[in-house]
Amino acid sequence: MNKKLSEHFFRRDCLEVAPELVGKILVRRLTDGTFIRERIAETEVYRGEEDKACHASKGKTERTKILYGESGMIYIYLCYGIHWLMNIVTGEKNNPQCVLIRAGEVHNGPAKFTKYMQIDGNFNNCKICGNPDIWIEDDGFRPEIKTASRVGIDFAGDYWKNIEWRFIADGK
DNA sequence: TTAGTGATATCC
DNA sequence: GATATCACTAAA
Repeated sequence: MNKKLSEHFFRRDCLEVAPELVGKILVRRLTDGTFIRERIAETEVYRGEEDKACHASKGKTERTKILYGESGMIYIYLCYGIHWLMNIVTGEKNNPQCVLIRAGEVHNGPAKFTKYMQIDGNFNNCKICGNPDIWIEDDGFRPEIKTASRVGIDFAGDYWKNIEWRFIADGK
């Protein structure tokens, strides 16, 4: 029996949550009652104000205050005007960190994934646990995880650019 | 390689 | 109010 991830799962350091999230199944229930399921293939960590690539590094703002809030919250960010990126807030309150869902097993690319899942700004600031329309399941599958440096954050400087906070399912 | 896109942050 | 920035994709 597949188990829905509880808030407890997310109330940990994002560096623990991110690799465990890889291989889990994101389930989305549409308004017409159909379900979309896709296994998460890639996650990325954004951790703390000292992480230059993390939105919280610029301080607490109207947009980033979600990161400072409850774990298990969904943080949707509109990137470049057209792409919705999905993050899940982890850790305790006032500890701004989150896990970015970068790719699914089928739909690679963070914005392709959210588009397929029909996730948009309406899901911002929603809980991922106890939510009837979106949740994450564990079916017991444990893929090989490999790490890599994060992408698309040249602006953050060499140190943060090269740190291996990206977790990918090692598809054989 | 570059254009497109629009919310947010930052600068007047 | 105006401009600069950005965790991307698609088209070429």
